[in-house]
Formats: sequence, C-alpha cells, structure tokens
Amino acid sequence: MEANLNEKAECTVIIRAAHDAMDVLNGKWKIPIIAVLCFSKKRYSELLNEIKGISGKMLSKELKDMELNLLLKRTVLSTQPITVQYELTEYGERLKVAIEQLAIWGTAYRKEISAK
Amino acid sequence: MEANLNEKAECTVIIRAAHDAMDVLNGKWKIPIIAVLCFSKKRYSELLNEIKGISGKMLSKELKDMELNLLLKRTVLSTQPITVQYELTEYGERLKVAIEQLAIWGTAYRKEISAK
DNA sequence: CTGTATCCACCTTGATACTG
DNA sequence: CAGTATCAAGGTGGATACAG
Repeated sequence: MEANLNEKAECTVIIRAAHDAMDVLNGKWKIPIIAVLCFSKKRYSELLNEIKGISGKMLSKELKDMELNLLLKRTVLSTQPITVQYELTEYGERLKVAIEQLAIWGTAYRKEISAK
Repeated sequence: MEANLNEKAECTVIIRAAHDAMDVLNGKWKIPIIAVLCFSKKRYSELLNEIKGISGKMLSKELKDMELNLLLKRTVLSTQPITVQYELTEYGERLKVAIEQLAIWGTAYRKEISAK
C-alpha cells in the first residue's frame, strides 16, 4: 500500500510534468525547430530551408511562441539587410536530452515497424 | 567540414526520428495515457478517472490509435459486465525513458519559470 | 462497463499576397 | 531578409445521447 501510494504520487507527478512539457512543445514544428537549433544558431531563412515543409507563417508563429516561453533567444543583427539569429536558451538546451530520447525511440520504432 | 557534414547528417536524422515519434504521439492525450500505463495496466474506466479532463470519446479514440500503432494491447476480460484491460506493449514500454526525460525537464521548467 | 454517433465550436495550418 | 494580413479548409476536442 505504501508502494501503491508512491506509485500513484509518482504517476501523477509524471503526468503533470510531461503535460507541462508538451504544453510548451505543442504544435507540429517546435521539436524540429529545437532539433535544428541544438547544433548551432540559425537565421530565419536557414530554418525555413532546413525544416522541410514549414511555411514562413508557421515558422514565425512558432518562433514567437518559443521566445515567449523562454526556449530561445532572438537577436537582430545590424547587417544589411538585417538578419535575425535564433538560438536556444538554457531551457531549450536542456530539452535536447528528451528530444534525443524521442529520436532514439523513433529510430528503433521505424526500423522495427517497417521490418514488420 | 567533415564535422559539418556529420552535424548536418545527425541533425537531419534526429529531426526525422523525433518527427516519427511525435507523429505517433500526436494529440493531447497520448503521453498522459502512456504515463498512467507505465505503472500498471488499467481498465477503460480507470483511465477515464485518472486522466483528468479527458472525455470518453477522446479516450476511446486515442486508445484505438495507439493500439493500431502497436503502443498498447487491449484485452477484453470475460467479467460480468465485461471489462477491458489496456497495457503497454514493448514499444510503449520503451517510450517510458523519453517521457521521463520530458517530465524531468517539465518539472525543472515549471519550478524555474514560476520562481521567475 | 465500454464504448459509438452526432453535432458543433474552436484551433491549427496552409496559400497567397503584401510590408519595411 | 524577415516577417505580417487575410482567407479558406481541415482537424481536434467537447457535450450529449445512445447502444451492446
């Protein structure tokens, strides 16, 4: 019963915490964006090119969302014409571990499912 | 340049693999469902009670999705009235690691953001 | 108990054109 | 280059009633 209580408590905590995380990562594009930015900072147009299928509108929207959620930092460079750099914050960086685990699972899953 | 190629390749792989995973986990409720089932198999009504906010329709739909994706197994028990057990498959079990990482991140994020 | 059927409001996304 | 505005379409999720 002690074990049962602990299980229940732990379960509830995980559910809520995972939900918090997914709330911040909602939508189709946030994980791909973070995955790209895990390796280096990028400009808007670089992201647009490297994330296949995303539209400019969605990229803008997602980037704005993530900036508000403190996942990434936006920097306007005074080049001519101006360019904008996006990079992960510490919060964003720390998501890398979770995303890697998802990717590891996804890789194995795809492989085994397709071998069916 | 070699490093650059590797970075690019690894990045692409991670994006695709994470996308595969998120494809299977799409929607609002799959992660909570898996989190609950991580600890023990559950019946439909137990899931309905323990996952706060989910409707019966969505629970049915998500469970069906996940069964098709081989994430969980559905077993009809010949009780009176009949009950149905859901449990994770091996694929589903292996997602636990990734979800735990998400939860760890979510916990820290919530804590630090609220401390703002 | 374990679902399904229907209806509906909302949200997300995409295409396209446009701005500074 | 880095976005914004507008419109349209489809998907998502909730309420309710019903079925086996």
